[in-house]
Amino acid sequence: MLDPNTLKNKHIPPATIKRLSTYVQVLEDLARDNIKVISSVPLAEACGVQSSQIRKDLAYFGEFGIRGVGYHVKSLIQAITSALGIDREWPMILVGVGNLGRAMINHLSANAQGFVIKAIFDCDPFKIGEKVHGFEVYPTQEIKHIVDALGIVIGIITTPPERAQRAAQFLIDAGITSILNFAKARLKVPETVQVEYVDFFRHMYALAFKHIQAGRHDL
Amino acid sequence: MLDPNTLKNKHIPPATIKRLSTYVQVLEDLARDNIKVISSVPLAEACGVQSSQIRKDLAYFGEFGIRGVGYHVKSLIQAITSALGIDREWPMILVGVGNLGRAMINHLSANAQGFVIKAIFDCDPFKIGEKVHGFEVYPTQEIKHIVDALGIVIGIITTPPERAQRAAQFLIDAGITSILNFAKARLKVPETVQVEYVDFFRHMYALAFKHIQAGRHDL
DNA sequence: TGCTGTGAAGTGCTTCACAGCG
DNA sequence: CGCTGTGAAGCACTTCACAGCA
Repeated sequence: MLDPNTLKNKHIPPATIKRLSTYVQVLEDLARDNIKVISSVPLAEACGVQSSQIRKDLAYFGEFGIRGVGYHVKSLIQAITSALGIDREWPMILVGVGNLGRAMINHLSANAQGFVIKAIFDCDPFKIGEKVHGFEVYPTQEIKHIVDALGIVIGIITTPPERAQRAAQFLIDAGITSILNFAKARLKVPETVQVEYVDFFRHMYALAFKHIQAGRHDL
Repeated sequence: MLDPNTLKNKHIPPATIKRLSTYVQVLEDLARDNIKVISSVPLAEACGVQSSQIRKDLAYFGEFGIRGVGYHVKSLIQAITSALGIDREWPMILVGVGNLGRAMINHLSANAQGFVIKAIFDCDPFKIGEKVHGFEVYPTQEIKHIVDALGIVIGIITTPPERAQRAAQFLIDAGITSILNFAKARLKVPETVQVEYVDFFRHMYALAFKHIQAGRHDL
């Protein structure tokens, strides 16, 4: 069903990948409510997109639907997670055990879905050796050692902005090619390295701006 | 300089709004390094976009550059923050004082930039009255009261997924029209209400998928 | 001369509309 | 008959290329 060539030959829009995460979320809700089958129209409504969008997004990966019926919820979840590669384990490390770092350690430990933190690091000598949520804090110099030993693939940066670039360099030097950056800083990385930026303020700016636009009748 | 009609008549792409947040971040770095003026090419490189993209984005709001020279860093920051409406204060409330909620209360208190949490809420009677980072936890029934009294504009949801919709309803009933949702759930809201979704897993999925794609040579 | 601001061209994503299958 | 899967059309954002100003 999941023809390797389907995936291999097509260019899949990044926008599609982002939406798949939403689809999985909504589908898992449906599965929990014991709904077996759903068609693209109600699924689209629950996800806040057009039904044709869902059909096209899924078509990039294969044919998962039954004409005249819809999609089987559980097997669609399976198909998407397998296509995204999130049905396996992705070991991660985290650099920067401050406020934000602790928050993410807590949150990710409680919500791991294959994305599991394996070790945490900081450059502050006073923090080294401290236990945080069951993890011992290692010095950043140890990153390469641990990455090699545990086959780490993803690095998370939760340092203050001014130390983010240095943290990134440690990760890159250790061979990490996927970085999730929570620090409020842009990173300079080689183009072989993928960076995803998480920026809460970006969302707040968007809300603020729309709020102003919506209220612009009074100008 | 900031002609109201410029803003009023043009449709500004959401993609532009997202990037402006990056521009401000990078410009503030430059200001800290005491750089007075920058042209679109090096600014673009630091932001990870094309220079023409920056010039076009800024043009939606006015003419801020000096031909043959570039942009004055500090006045450009001022221009962007004023255009976005983030040079004023945006009082917020937060609903859901669990792991994630505590994390955000800590983080946002440390990094407020006009976006200030004014009160926090939970529906768990055991948490009511507890002090978290200086805030007393109020019952969710009190939301309307506080929103009216303090002129709250933005509501943050950090509840578990199954309680997110209920939290949203409390916010909407209190008159809130801008919601920042950290819960792993889609919200059903009237179209007058703006929701921004923050989903860490979406970014991890993107990293995982790109990682697989990059390594697909061996198939 | 150098860099901005901007129409025009190009690109990629979204939506439409319907053929085709269960 | 209903809903999927998909080429074609439409739309929105990005990039180009250069006129115009400091």
